[in-house]
Amino acid sequence: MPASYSISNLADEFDVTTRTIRFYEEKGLLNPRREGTRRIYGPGDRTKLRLILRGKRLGFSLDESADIILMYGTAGNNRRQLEKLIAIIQEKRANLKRQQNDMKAMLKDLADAENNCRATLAERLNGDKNI
Amino acid sequence: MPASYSISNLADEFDVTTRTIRFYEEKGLLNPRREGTRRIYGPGDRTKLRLILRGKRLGFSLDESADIILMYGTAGNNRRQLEKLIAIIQEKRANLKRQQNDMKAMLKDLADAENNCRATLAERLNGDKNI
DNA sequence: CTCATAGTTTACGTTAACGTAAACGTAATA
DNA sequence: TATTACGTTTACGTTAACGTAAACTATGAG
Repeated sequence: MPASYSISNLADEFDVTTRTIRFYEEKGLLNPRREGTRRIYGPGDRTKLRLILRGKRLGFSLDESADIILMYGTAGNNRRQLEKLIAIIQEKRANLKRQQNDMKAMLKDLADAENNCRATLAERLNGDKNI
Repeated sequence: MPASYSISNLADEFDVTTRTIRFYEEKGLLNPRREGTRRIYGPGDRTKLRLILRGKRLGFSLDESADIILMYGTAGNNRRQLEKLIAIIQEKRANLKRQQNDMKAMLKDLADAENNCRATLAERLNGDKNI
C-alpha cells in the first residue's frame, strides 16, 4: 500500500472522475496536501473517500458524510461537540435499521416477482409442448 | 381498510405532499381514476405509492421504481418482457446485497465511533473528579 | 349567497452532485 | 522541439425530484 496517490490514482481505484474528487474537496470533505500545484493524497484521504462513497451507496448526502468524516478526525474535542456527534450517529443508526427492514421486504418481493416470471415462462414451455 | 382515498388522504398517510403524488402520476407511476376532475386512488395505487417510497429510502430512482412497479402489473406478458424483468430484478438484488455489506461496515464504524465518544466523555468525568 | 375547504392545471424556481468545456501549466518522451 | 499525458482553475450546463405560486373550479356548511 503506497503512502501517497495522485488524483487519477484514486479516481481509477474507486471508479469516479477526477472532477468528483475535486468537488468533494470543494465541499470540504478532502484536504490533500500540494506538491507545487498538484494534489497529493495520503492514506487518510483515501479512507475518507472510501467512507464518502460508501455513504453515497447508502443514500447519504455529502453533508451527512461530512458529519461522519468529522468523527474520525475528532480526537480531543469538547463535550458539546461529542454529544452532538453521538446524536448524529444514533440518528444514522436508526435510519440504517429502517433501511434494513425495507431491504428485507424488498428482497422478498423481488424473489416473489422473479418466481412469478419463471413460473409464467415455464407454463409457456408446457403450452408449446402440447401443440 | 377503505377502498378509495383522496389525494390528501394518501399524502397524510405517507407523509408526502400532494405535489409529490401528482408528480409521480406525471411520471407514469400512478394512474388514479377520476371522479369528475378529482383523483380517486384505490388499494392498488396505495400499494404502488408504498413501493415507490420504500424504493426511495433504498436509493432507487423513480425510473427504477417504475421498473419494479411494472412487475406487479405484469400478468400475461411476452417472453422478452419477462426475461428483461428478471434481469432487472437480479441487478437490483445484487445492489441490495452490496448495500447490506456497506451497511454492516457502516454500523460497525458508527458503533466504534460512538464508543470512542463515550470513552472520551468518561475520561473527562474522571479528570474532573481528580481536581 | 358566501365563505371555507379541498381539489385542479400551468408554469417557473430550486438544490445536490456532478458533467463538460475552455484555457492554461509542466514534465517526460519520441 | 513537439507531442502526449497528466494536472490545474474557472465557469457555465444538466438532471432528478420536487417546491412554490398563481389562477381557477367544485362543494358542503352556515
